[in-house]
Amino acid sequence: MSAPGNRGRRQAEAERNDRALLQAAREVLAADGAHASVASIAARAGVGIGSLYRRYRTKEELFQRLSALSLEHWNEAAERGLADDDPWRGLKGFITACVEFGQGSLSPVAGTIEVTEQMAASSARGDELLAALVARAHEAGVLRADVTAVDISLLIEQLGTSPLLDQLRKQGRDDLVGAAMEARARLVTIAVDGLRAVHTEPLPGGAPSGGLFTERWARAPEPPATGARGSGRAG
Amino acid sequence: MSAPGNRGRRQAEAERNDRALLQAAREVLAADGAHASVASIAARAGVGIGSLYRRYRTKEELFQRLSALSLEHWNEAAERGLADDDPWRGLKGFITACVEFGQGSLSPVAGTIEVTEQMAASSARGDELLAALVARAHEAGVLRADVTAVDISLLIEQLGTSPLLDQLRKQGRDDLVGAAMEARARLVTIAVDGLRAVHTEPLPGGAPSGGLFTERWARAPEPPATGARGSGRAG
DNA sequence: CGATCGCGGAGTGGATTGCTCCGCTCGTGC
DNA sequence: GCACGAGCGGAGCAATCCACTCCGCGATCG
Repeated sequence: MSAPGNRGRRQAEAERNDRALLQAAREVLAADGAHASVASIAARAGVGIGSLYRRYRTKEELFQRLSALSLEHWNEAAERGLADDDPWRGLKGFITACVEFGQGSLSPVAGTIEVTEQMAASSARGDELLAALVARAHEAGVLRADVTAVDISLLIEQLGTSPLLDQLRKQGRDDLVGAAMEARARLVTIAVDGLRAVHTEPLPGGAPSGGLFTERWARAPEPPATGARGSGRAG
Repeated sequence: MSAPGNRGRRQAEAERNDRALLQAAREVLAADGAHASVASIAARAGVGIGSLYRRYRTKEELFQRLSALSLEHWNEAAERGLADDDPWRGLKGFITACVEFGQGSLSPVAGTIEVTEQMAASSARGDELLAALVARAHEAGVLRADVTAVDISLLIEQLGTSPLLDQLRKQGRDDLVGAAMEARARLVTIAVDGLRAVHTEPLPGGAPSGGLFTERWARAPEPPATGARGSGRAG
């Protein structure tokens, strides 16, 4: 900031630290929920608390950044999926990417942080992209007809939240994390197979309305309309 | 204790309180993780903290009781499944029952409480029952061949942990809880459909070994053998 | 109508948390 | 080769939260 000419090794290390911080925050948040402490995040990232607080002025700011990045990742994955010629492969790739990225680990912070305009906009765009992905798959006849976009959102959130993975990481059993991720990949394949159009058994209950999951980011339970709000999607 | 003859209305109310306490503990535990406070549990159950502590001497004792009950429920559900003539319907009923009961909400306490002998025994029996359920379905040719018992355990844990449900309960939106449960029931149907034998796409990676998930209940990361230990199953 | 029992919740010491501040290390410019 | 300062890690602080104890009160039973 002060001296405008220094873009050396210092800065590169700072960026690496930032990435480590964000990844650590994702993992600790998934394991400990919204009560995750900044100390544990910094420790997991291998940086000092001071470094964390130079980059993010408050804990909430860090969580907001994390949420914004997750929403961006969602949108990028959806765009990649739409870019695929095969509607089914595109949808499946989208779901897999979101689950593996850990989309859904941010669910616990929903309702505890202020929603920025950027997040709201990103979220709205994500809804459109997912709707397009689902509509295309429906038209191609590869996705069972009674599955909605909300079902997909929920599926990603459910599979993207892995108690086993979280616990292993929390206990420091990093050697088993890879195996656990492989095991989860199996579940994703199973669940995605269940989405294919070949099934005949109808889904129970009526199709879930998007409205049910619309206000999850709102802070307080009482006010039904809080202005900017996220979608029903995970993290 | 002192007067041995009073088994009147008092006792009935006490039992109701106990049930409310256990259900509340399940919900709060699912929402807040292992850090769930006894105060919030008591509040959710609508009883005073004092009442909680007269029944359970410590927080850990309450969690142990909860774990034991979950394991029992798992076994009962598995036995009901085995009692069903149709191997497929039996397996599906078992999975559905476990998910809806909230099996998996206890995952966060794994590794934080002492494992009692009763829990260890119950857990071992649960493993046997599930293995029988899976073997029977395999023999009948209704379950895809590359699915293992560990896959089923993991599936139940994943689907039994619902961030959306937890958040709604935490925010007090009890009016939406029913809808969220219905939405999750749809996911269960989808995932279970993916388990059927008709699918041809192989599951990625090797079949997960049970050993990977065996030591989840052990308290510390270092000691590899802690004596009594649970299975890889949820809750 | 008095004795008794279970109930709810205020109170308490200790642990934890978000955040600040500061001494130190090490890359950088001369 | 040296002085400088940016960025680092983590000790420290006030506020909060936690598990658990203790006690007054109202309902129930003989």
